Amino acid sequence: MPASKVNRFRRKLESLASLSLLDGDLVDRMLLKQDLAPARTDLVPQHERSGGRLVLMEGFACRYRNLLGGRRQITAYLVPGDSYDLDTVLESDTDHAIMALTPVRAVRLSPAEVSVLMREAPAVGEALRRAARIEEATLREWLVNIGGRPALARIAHLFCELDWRLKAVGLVEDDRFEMPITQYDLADTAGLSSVHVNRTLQDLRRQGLIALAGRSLTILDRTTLQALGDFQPHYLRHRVAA
Amino acid sequence: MPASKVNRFRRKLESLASLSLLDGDLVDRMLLKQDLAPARTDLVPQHERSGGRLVLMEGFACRYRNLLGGRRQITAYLVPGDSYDLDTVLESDTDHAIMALTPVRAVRLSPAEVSVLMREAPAVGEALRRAARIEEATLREWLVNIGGRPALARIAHLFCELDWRLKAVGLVEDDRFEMPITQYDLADTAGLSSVHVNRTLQDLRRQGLIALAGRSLTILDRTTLQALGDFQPHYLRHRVAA
DNA sequence: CGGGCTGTTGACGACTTTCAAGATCGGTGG
DNA sequence: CCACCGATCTTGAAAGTCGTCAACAGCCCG
Repeated sequence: MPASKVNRFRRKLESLASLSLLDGDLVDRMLLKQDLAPARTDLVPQHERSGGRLVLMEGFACRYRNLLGGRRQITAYLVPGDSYDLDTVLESDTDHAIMALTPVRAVRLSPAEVSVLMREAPAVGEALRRAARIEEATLREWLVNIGGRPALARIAHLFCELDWRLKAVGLVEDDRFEMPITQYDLADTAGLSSVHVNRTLQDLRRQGLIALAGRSLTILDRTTLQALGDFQPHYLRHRVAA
Repeated sequence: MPASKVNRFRRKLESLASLSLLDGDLVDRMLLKQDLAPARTDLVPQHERSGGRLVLMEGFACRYRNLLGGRRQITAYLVPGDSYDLDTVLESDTDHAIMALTPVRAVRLSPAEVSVLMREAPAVGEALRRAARIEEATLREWLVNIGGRPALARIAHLFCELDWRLKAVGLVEDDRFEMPITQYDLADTAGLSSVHVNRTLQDLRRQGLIALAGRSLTILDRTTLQALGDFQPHYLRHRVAA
């Protein structure tokens, strides 16, 4: 099995709780029917009533919300291995949509499938609850980032987080990873204009902290970048105990 | 029993799930030992390991985080009836602190007490889980607010939210409520400078949308204020069914 | 080859911050 | 009861960050 075919969702769960082989197999079997979706399409539309449970296998997506004046605010990224709405027992009542930022491969699950999974593999349930807490901590971190830091630090922080998260699912090689997020999307993430994002990126490059060519981001000076973004990865804590 | 002595926590839970009389009594009994704390003190310090479960009975508090350059970002308000960390089964590992914004009266609970409560009164557990989801939605809303809206709309949105939440616990009379939050705190909430908050408040007053005298805020034109802040209270949804 | 999306750049202006100084308010001690 | 003090609020001026507008370049894909 080529490395690119590794089940990153399983891998992520394993970093959050101890899955037995049987648990892992169950997870694998749950993810057989994978759908493709092109970039820029909504995977889960706003106001979806009964939830749009999905697991992202390949590609990037985001959770966002439209607001007055044509602006849009992205509130979370989904990277390979991330899931959406999987731990929600209650009705979800989304006031946000999920959009593919790149072409994606994803699995849609029914509430029934999810409850089977949680019942048959309690460790998976535990992992998902932990993942939910990490997501919440990340949300808080984004609020702090956007509310309290200037543009340069915001982008730096964002890149540090992506680096960390992608590393956790094996998508970073030699301090380099695919970062297929347009400057417009970064702008909507960081609460900046795309023009200012562009200039901020140039600044990071000029300082020798990153190299950004096409969709490939290389972190040249992680120490300085983390200091600049006041990045402390604690909130992304994975596995607490073995 | 004077109205001011109403148990606002119980009242909030009842708006989130159907509590039996016994459930309610159990809640009441759990809240006998109330502590007082002066304004500007940390109720839960940063890096508290095993959680600082508490229920706020009187006064305002906030969840915040310090950041570089002496700035501080507030990520949530706690108003009477709100609780903190009550639904956390896992270790909490806080990366933020809770501070009293005013003198407060609060109840501290041990993990044991919480689990007794959840076991003896499952409806309380359900209410707390709903409360947690509302908190998360609120957090997302704040991110959207701060990331995507100009100062005037940010403050307007914030006031609309406070109005809504305080109304739910009976702290709004004649479109007026106590708003004992300093302009410095508002600044740290909205990601603005205190000077700019001051000017923004004057703008809201000049437009006849609010009256703010001392610590008392009156909403003069709710319709316009909500439109200005693009406020849609859906995320604060209380009781879904009776 | 052409068109659309993305990235880049310049000029200008707006929103917001910083600095600094006063005014006001509420509580405390005399 | 009054004076005083710190905290909070208010105001002005100057500077800076960031946004808008507009145009152009580069790239990918059909």
